[in-house]
Amino acid sequence: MVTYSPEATFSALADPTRRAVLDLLRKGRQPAGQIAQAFPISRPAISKHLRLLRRAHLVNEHREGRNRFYHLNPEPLRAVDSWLEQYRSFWSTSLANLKAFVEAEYAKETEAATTPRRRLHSTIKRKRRNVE
Amino acid sequence: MVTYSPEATFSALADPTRRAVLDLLRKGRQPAGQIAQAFPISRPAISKHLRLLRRAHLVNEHREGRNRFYHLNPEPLRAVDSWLEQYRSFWSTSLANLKAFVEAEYAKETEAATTPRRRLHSTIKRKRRNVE
DNA sequence: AATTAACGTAACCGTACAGTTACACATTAT
DNA sequence: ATAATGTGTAACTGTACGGTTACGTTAATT
Repeated sequence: MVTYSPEATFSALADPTRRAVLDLLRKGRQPAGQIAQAFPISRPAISKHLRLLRRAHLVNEHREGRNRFYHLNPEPLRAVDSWLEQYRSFWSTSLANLKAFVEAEYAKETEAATTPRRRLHSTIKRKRRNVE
Repeated sequence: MVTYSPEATFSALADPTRRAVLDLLRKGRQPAGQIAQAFPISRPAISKHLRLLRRAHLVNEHREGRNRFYHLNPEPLRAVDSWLEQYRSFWSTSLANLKAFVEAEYAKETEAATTPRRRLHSTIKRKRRNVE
């Protein structure tokens, strides 16, 4: 089982052309050339977009003669979907009130904790980038 | 009602630090300084991340004395969720077979259409960037 | 064998971003 | 009034894109 980097997935999805390519591939596989024809930009530009989509595993390539067919791989999107899960409660209206309540409670807490703040900045400032 | 650009949303989400900030804010609002303390990078760096998150409307800022509290705005995420809707059928296992079938059918179709391809490239190459 | 078709890649540009340090500014504490 | 705190912004650097044109490679035609 492969694991998908949200990093690659989200930045691949950030470009409107690439999202449009995915939209196109929803209808089925397409050779690179046909994909390019659907857009007003040059073919090499599309080629580069396809490379990013490949890198993010959002599409797979499969060669057939001199054609390169691209097809959608929905797995990274499924991963996005499950990442989103943590946030669903924030827009399910039934839980909106609970959320507001919790937020208010937490706000009091943090404000109380803010006043006598003591944590040494230097000890916290470690090497770099442990996030993710 | 505001409309959220998927462009801004996805590229904001592409950075792991920013996703971690959102994670933090799920527990409730936080002043910028406290957010910064949770990360090994400099405070101005966080400040810039917050600016991008603001630009994407993923967070709101609200001032209180010299503090700037940030809180989560889930709306753009909801928009992502509904964008994802189009792709859900691709990973709902019950529909996987249907999908495979449709894809295969479509493949035959496009292959048939590929052989006698005639569309003039130049007429298709319009001005620029009408996508999205 | 020589062309043509369908691609990808290289080299080059401009722009945006992730990080840094130095600085500016407003609010609170002395 | 002065100093300290909480934040944002400016300027600068390196890196990754998005686009272009030119070129290379492999497969199908003629």
